[in-house]
Parts: sequence; structure tokens; C-alpha cells
Amino acid sequence: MDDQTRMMSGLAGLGGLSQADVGDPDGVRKSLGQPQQDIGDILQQIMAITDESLDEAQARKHALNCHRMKPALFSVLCEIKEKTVLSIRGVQEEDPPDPQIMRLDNMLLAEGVSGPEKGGGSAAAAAAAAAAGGSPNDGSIEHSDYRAKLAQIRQIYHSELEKYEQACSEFTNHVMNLLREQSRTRPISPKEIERMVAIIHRKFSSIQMQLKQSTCEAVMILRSRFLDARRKRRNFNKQATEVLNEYFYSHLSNPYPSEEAKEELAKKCAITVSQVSNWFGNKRIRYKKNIGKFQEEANLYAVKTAVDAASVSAQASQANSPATPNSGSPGSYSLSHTGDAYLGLRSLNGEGLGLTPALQPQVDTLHRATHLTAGYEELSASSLFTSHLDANSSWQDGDPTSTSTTTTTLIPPQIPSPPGPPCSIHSDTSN
DNA sequence: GACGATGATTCGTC
DNA sequence: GACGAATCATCGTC
Repeated sequence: MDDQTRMMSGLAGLGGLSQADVGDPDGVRKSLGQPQQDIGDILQQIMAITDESLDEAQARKHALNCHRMKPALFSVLCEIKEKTVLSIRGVQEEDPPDPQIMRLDNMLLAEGVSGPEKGGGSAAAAAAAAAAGGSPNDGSIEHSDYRAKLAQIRQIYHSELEKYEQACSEFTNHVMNLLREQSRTRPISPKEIERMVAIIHRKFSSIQMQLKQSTCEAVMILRSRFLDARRKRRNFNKQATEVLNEYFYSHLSNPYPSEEAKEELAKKCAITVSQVSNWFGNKRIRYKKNIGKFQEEANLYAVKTAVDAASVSAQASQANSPATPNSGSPGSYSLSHTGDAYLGLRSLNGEGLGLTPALQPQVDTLHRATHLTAGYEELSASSLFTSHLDANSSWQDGDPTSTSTTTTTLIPPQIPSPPGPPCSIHSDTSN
């Protein structure tokens, strides 16, 4: 026997219930004496309630509720319902956590949007800044800006989330009340209410996922705008550039700092080791491509380091006699002492260098320093002038100013730039 | 806004 | 993995 047949037979007890009878309990009693009444008609009358006006429907509902056969009808409906629920139960399994939502949750947590506020955004900002290689103070403005924007996103996210949760709970309550109300006239099991609640929650969680997704996108955009190292390139400060240039020009024969030297330079310049590597990579290439352009700079740093060396040497000679020219501080990478730049220093008090007017003050300073301290005589005879040129230091191959036996001297500006296409044309400076 | 300088990235080579 | 070379993208100056 199928469900419909059972239902029909169950309803047989209600036979003879006319529309007029339903509206009138006394009339119901009368019509019970007509068991041959078409059951289809009765069902149609029940179904027709929905088409009636509210008042009529209420009256009919009341009449049906009061009908003595109502429990029988209700139990049949319950039986059918139970079967239906069983079949639904097989389909509706407990949903596993959505991996997409989990990913979004993890990301929002990592970015400091969800989860505990403290440390979240600022930690992410600091980490991103560290990855970008900036010194802690360099990006402070950007960081505060970033944090402010992140806090804004966080606030919007939480307020929207709260709204959704409130709406979800309100709607759930409403539906539950409605179902409880309806459960008086039709069989609604608690399980069915639970299922309905679960459906509502699923709908709302899909909205939540959209919210999380757009929040993640906003954070990503913010990150790329504020913390992308490439977009937010900052020139190194003057002191850092000077330190790097001093090293470069004083090691011009072999401008490849060791790991230790790189670390020390990084520390001195408040930049990262990889930034030091980048700087030297760029510098080597650009120097090689256009030596002529860098001559003046090379001379400037040669003089500068020479002045430093002279004063150091003078101090040393004052402190100990005889002088100990190589008494650099421990751990120093000898920026001021063993550089190739000193190779040309002998000529400094001659006039053959062809220094540009810009260099003259430095030369004058050097002269004053050496005259005052008499350090120059010692300097010129000291090991400071010993080249530490590597036998294979041919990094400037093709550079006419570089030979296998001598290393960089103060390069007279009149020396022409290296001929040939590789040095005369370079895409780098033309972009 | 044009232009050069410059730090970072990418790709190929060793 | 370090390096050279090319390129990108931004900064700073005029």
C-alpha cells in the first residue's frame, strides 16, 4: 500500500465532511452519517483554505482543530511525514567544514582582520616591511597608514559580520516561531525545524563567505599598495650610499664583498644583506657600462677615503711613534686602509690629475690634513698603497683603464670612455 | 610631465 | 647560489 492510499484510507473516517460541516461542528456530526462522501472533495476543501480570506480561513482552521477526527488525521500525516523525513535524513548529512571558508578564515586571521586585534595588523605590517627590507623607522608613516586602513577594513568586516549574524538569528527565530505555530495544524517534527535552521544557516554562511572573500581582496589590495617593496621603493639615505660607495671604490679591483662584509655593510647602512647585494650588482653593472660617468665619483671617494686614512694615520702616529698605518679597528673591513683608491694618492700633491673643480676642496682638505699631521709622508711610504688586486680581477674586462697589473687609480677625466657598443649604448639609462 | 637615477625583479649562465 | 644583463617601477629634479 502506498502512502497516498494509506492516507486516503486513514481519512476515510472523515468521510462526509462538507465545507458547511467544517464550519459548523454540529453539522459535522450530521455529515458523519454519510461515509460515502468523496474523500477527494474533502481534501479539496482543506486545500481550498489557502484561497479563502483570512477571516474565513481562521474560522475554518478553528473548526478543523476542534474536529473530533483531527487526531486521527494528524497521526496519519505524522506517519507519512516520518517516512518522508527518513528519506530526507539519508540525503542530508552533516556538512564537512567548507575548505574555502577555512582558507578565508585562516587568511583573515593571519592578516589580523579576524581574531584578536592586538598584534594582528601591526605584526603583518612589520613582517611585510621586514620582507621589503626597509629599516624599522623608514616606513613608520606607511606602517601607521597601513595599520589605520587595516583597522578600517577590520571594523567594516566586524560590523557587517555582526549585521549578518543578527539578521541570521532574527530570521531563524522568526522561522522557528512560524514552524512552531504551524505545528499545531500540521505535523512538524523538531528534526524538521533543525533542518530548516540548518538550511537558513547555510544560506547565511554563503553570504558570510562573500563578505570574507571581499575582505580578503581588500586586504590584498592594501598590502600591495602599501607594502610592496617594488612599488614603494625608497632611495637609501645619503650616509648609506656613502658607506656603500666608499666600499665599492676602495675595492674597485674586486668589488665583490664577502658575506661578512655584506653583513657589516648592511648593519652600517641599516639595510638588508640582499639589498647590499642588489646595490653592488647594480653598481658593478652601471659602473662597467659607463665608467666615464663614474670617474668623478670614483675620484671623490678616493680623495675622501684618503683624507680619512690620513687622519687615522695621523692619529696613530700621534698616539704611537713610529706609526702603525694598518691599525684599523677590529672587525673593520678596512674601508679606509687597504682600498685601491690609495694607489693614486702619490699624485695628489702633483697637479697632473686633472681633477674637476668639484674635487678641489677635498684635495685641499687632504693637503691641510697631511701638512698638519705630517701623515702624508708616512702614508705614501706605507703599505696603504699596496694593491690587493687579485690575480684574476678582470671584472672590468674591456675597460681600458683597468690592467692586469694595476688597479684603479684616480682616473683622469680626460680618459675617454671605453669604446665599443657595450659601453656606449645601454638600455638601462635610456628607459 | 620629461628625464635621469636608482632599488628591485627576472631570467639566463656558470 | 652568485652573478651579469635586461627590465621594471618608482623617486627626485628640473
